[in-house]
Amino acid sequence: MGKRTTLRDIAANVGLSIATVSRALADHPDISAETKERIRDVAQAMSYIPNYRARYMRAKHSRLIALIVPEMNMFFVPSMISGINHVVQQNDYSLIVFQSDNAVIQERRLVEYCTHLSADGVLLVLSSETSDLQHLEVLKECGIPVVLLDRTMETAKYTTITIDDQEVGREAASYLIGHGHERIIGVFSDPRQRISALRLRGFRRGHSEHSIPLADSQIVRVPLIDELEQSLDKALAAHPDTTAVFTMTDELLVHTHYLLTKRGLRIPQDISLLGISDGQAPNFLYPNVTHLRHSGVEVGERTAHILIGMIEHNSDAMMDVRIRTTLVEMGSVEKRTRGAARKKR
Amino acid sequence: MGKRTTLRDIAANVGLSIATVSRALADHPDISAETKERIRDVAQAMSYIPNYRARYMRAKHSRLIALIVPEMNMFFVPSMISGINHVVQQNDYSLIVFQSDNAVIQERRLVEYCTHLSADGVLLVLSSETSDLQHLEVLKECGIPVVLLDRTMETAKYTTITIDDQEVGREAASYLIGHGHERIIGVFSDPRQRISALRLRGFRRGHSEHSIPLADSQIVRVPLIDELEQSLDKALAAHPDTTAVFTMTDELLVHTHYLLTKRGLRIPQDISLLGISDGQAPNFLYPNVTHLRHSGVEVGERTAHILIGMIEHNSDAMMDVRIRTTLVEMGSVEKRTRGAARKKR
DNA sequence: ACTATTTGCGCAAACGATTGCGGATCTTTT
DNA sequence: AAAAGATCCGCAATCGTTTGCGCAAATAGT
Repeated sequence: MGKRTTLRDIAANVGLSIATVSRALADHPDISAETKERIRDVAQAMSYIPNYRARYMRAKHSRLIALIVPEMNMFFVPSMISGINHVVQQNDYSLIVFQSDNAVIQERRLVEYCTHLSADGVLLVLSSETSDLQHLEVLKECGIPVVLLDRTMETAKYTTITIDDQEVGREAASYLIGHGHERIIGVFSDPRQRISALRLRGFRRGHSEHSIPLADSQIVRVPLIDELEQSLDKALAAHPDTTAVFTMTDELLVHTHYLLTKRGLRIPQDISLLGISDGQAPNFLYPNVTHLRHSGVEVGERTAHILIGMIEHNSDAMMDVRIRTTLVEMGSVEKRTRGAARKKR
Repeated sequence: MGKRTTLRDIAANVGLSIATVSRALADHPDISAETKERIRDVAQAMSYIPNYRARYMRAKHSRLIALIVPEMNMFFVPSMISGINHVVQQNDYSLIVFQSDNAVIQERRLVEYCTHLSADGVLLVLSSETSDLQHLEVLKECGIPVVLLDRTMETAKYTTITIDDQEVGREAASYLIGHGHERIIGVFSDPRQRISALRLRGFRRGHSEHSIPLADSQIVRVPLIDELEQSLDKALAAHPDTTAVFTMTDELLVHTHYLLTKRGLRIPQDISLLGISDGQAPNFLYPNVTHLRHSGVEVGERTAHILIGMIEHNSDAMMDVRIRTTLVEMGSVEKRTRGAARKKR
């Protein structure tokens, strides 16, 4: 309501020019100490609040970093945002968050919007619908650096931060097989998503490296979480000798855990469970579940650092960073003697 | 890098004034159809991108809405943000997210920062440290509307959106007692937080209304989640006749669920469990847990609507909105005959 | 044919800051 | 005492838009 006091107001009040006031407040050496003090006092008294937009408009940047996520998943995303936020704030930027609802059209709209806002950089978690990166060209044109994270695409024309999806899939299979599991059901999300395809490929490779066969019916693919129960039941029925289940995301993990428990299967006595997780869910599931951990916070932090580096050094060097994952053993995987069948309850 | 094309560039190109170009692009009736078309073509060809900051600077608003949360909890917060985001985007605002890390000093800094950015409105979830609302005065001075949500304070000098904490506590007790539970353990977070105190008060009232005694040792207070196990064990030991547990938040719920299961207690046969939740966690806990649901999305949406209303109608009317909660029965609460003791496994 | 009215466009101020350059004073040097 | 150097500050342009007002030309009204 009451117009904010501006430099002009202060200038009028102290009887000096706007330029002097500006410099005084910026502690410019050209201004005498007494003048500075006087101006600062008046500014204080008039409760002056600098207008960053005016400032940045002239400076040609916004100190705004945009983050576009497909959805506010309760897993991973919050911790990732948390990590991003920390380093963003630490570097005097602000984070502005958008949600594409997993729709390319929205994603495109938002990317455009970022240019309107003159965001200094964009962090993008691709929507599952996205199949090409055309709509990011406009950012290149504006010289706005982008980094893709978590889920990405082949054509790595952009800096990218992911976990090594294929490797983590391989490790998962390898770990379970190493613990004597030879019939494993793998639970994966929509196979059209690269993240899913890659983890699956690794999972397959892990099997073949150990010369363990992996039937296609051992792979559960659930584009929608609601389909999990049915698909899992089917796989379990097709493979009664299953001794372990692997889930490729947190969401899948908690629901699989639920379904197994509901079925009366005890973990790990009746069936072992292994997940990929940021480490939160495994802690409140009973028993705590062994998982390959990749910290959302770390992903967020590293990503933000990289983006800010690109912004500030005007670098357009393209990187492809892989976050490594660490195995956290929590007791949901049982060691089996080779070839032992699943115990009956 | 390559300077963005501006209105000036277009004007130079078509040989008309900046004003005309501006009006043409805005489809102003003063400009002839042919001119408009020509200008639009050129703008397109030069890949003109409007500079919203310049635009808004003149218009004296930013179409920025700030959200300050204490932390990125994996519960509630994401869905709330999701709800906020939807209506914010729908109304052509952008959401800019900050995190106070539950520190008043950070909160104050961020509030100030909002004024620097000339945010059009601020959404604030108070940090648990915050004990007075002095630091929000600066927003009032700048005429920036604020709405407090989820956790708030006595002195409701600000518009507030919460669930009726006391009522929900009462309902919880009432529901359990109605199902024959007479010895209930209540799990609460830091009692210094208003939200916690209120829910507890309601929980107490629920007991007294039914003339059921409630010993202080039945109340578990856990400022830090790590203390839950010990505190819960103690309460359980002190009250072996406990037949039900109530948890006041999602986080407490999942951990309590874990601890009960770990103890070998079957839900609901050995012990019943009731929570307050946004409905996600209860669905992947086995058995699904009965809870008093308050949708995070709904809270977010309503809050955003209210704030935008305040912004656009320049209203400083102060409201105190209570989101109502609905009981969702999912089978974690068993009906008991009055006075029956807890079954042994 | 002469006055209204409309049509189509440009001038310039404004939003709130920053900053290069130059201009007074005042002090110091020669 | 004149020149030189410091010190302190103001002028005005600039960032990219929007918009009130004015002005010329074209059209309409009588």
